Amino acid sequence: MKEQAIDYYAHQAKMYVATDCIVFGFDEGDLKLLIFKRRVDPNKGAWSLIGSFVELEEDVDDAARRVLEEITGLDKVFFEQSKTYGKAERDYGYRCISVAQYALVRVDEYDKELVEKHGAFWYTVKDLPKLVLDHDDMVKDALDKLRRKARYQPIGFELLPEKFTIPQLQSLYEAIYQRELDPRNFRKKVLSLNVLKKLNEKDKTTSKRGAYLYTFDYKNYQKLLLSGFNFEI
Amino acid sequence: MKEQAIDYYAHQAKMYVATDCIVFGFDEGDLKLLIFKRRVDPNKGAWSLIGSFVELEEDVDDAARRVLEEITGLDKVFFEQSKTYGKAERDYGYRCISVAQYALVRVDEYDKELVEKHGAFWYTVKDLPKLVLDHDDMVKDALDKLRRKARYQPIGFELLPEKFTIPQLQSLYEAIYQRELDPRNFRKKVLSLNVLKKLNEKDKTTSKRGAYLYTFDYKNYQKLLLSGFNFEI
DNA sequence: TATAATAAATGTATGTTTTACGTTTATTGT
DNA sequence: ACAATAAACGTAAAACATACATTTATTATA
Repeated sequence: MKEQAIDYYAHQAKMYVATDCIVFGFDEGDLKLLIFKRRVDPNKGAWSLIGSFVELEEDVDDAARRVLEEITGLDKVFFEQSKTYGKAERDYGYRCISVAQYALVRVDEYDKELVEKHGAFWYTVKDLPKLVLDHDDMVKDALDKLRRKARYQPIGFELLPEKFTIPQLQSLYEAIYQRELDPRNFRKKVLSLNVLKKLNEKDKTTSKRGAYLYTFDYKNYQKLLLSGFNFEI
Repeated sequence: MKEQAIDYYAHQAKMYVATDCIVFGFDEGDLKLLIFKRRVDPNKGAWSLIGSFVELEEDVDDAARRVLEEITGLDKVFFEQSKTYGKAERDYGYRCISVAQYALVRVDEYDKELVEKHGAFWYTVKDLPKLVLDHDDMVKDALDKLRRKARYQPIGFELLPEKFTIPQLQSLYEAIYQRELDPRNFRKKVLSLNVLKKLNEKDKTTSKRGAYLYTFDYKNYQKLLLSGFNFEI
């Protein structure tokens, strides 16, 4: 019986399996993406997402975490699968499929030296250079997913520091959706969800009056989920 | 330079790549799933999704279409990637990742003989048997995707015959969401989208009065998309 | 020390969508 | 002719979204 099983697998094709990370960050009012200049052939010198081959004994998801940590020093990052790119001809000359995963990173936390050392840069999503292979598609698809997801799941908070103001949160959503939101309505909506904890601290970097800082209230969010209501901005 | 490229790939691991299809159908008021009893080892005799290894020169998406056609005789089926399952230990003894894709099939169109010949059956989603490997997760995840997607994209129509009544459409949505909908509000909502063409024909199988048949109006749907409005039930 | 400037915070009126439920209509089998 | 039944239509109240005006806290500077 074991013989038969081995037989069944034996004459099947094997392929390279890679994972590529679409790493989003939010800085200075803009949605950013972490990309780097390839240092090995093929396509040496071209702009690329960060990625890696998946090792034989490694979960695909872990491979993505490994690469991201190598380059930013961050572990415990929000990760989600975007899509798998499996066209036979996508990687010239080699059969390689890639599982794209997007990550949301707090720009105040990553290791700047490490990022620089690896030749990586934060680029504004609006004016990215051309990327290698099908990486442009990967970015486009991941952005779509991010936008869709951000509407009904509180993932935006993964991109902000622990403490943030409501105008900052608004600015993030404006960057994600690429359109202006009404500050009065935005505040009303977001506060009505009851998932923000108001702190007794103000951020005064953008105004004399200062804006109150908030944190995301994970406990209340769990309650919200259980009660059947859903987060929607 | 080519040398260097070859080198780069040469010492990377290769894996088996499979695709599994979560095939949804709608029949007798229930959401159904096409599963079959495995005829080869490993796991001979266990219930499984239909699937296949991806061939060396074949797009991953095409592999899914190939399997589905082999088993149902159907081509031109709605397909969408669900998720890739890439745990190192998911397939005992062999490193094999699987790209799960869900398909929506019109139950009145598939080739019954062919399905039977392959040992496949339509099971109500509500009481599926235990499936091999991580196929239970695949079904659960695909159902989530289907539910989410059906809310803002008119994919439900892929599961109904060309001509359908509004009560039938409602019954489909009730099966997808596993909850009852108000027939008056459902009708109002779905008609307000302007994507249904009313025919001069009735279906009299469920009532003496008969219900008008409709078709999906792809042209108006395109207009709806362009105008920025969106389909939401 | 009074005042100007500025972003933050609060408020309100109107229009739109959703929800919950009652009534009428077309058809057929008795 | 009439009872039975699903289909189709209608309406009132509540919830939510949108558009826009005003007040407030703070600091720099006149």
